[in-house]
Amino acid sequence: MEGLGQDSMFINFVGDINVMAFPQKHAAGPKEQVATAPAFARNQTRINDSSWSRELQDGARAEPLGAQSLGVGSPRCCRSKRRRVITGVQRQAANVRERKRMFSLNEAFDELRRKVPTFAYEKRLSRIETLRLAIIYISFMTDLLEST
DNA sequence: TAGGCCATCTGGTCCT
DNA sequence: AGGACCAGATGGCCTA
Repeated sequence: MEGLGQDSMFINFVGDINVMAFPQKHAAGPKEQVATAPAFARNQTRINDSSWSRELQDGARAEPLGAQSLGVGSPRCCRSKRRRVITGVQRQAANVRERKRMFSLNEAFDELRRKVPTFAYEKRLSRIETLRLAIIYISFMTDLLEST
């Protein structure tokens, strides 16, 4: 049967990608370091730092938006020095939004982990491992489709 | 103890 | 103006 052949191919594939380069890490499952919030406490003092919302440095002036149309990833040296002054309340609100954003990102990673075949280890894949494994898996399935 | 991974904060930039 | 996105910095936790 062709299905059997594909099954064995799949098993070999999963075996290969698991053997590839995944050391036995995270054997204890996802770690729980939420709620410790040391960084939060550490940085709280900066909210009230007088230099936190300081004016432009070295006399640098804000430029029109059109003059700063530099793509993401362009050298930091060439970017404008436009500084956006926000209050401590706004900073904390931005931090909350960022935490939520990262939380949803991690949810997406968890969902991707469930889609990617792994059975050789029970360890939790790291984010970079999940991405690389997904790339390999998609390539494998694409090749499989094209060969049938 | 070093290195990997991660959570969080932060400031810059983009976009609405 | 403000939210979303991004990348750098920092420090904690865990494993080899």
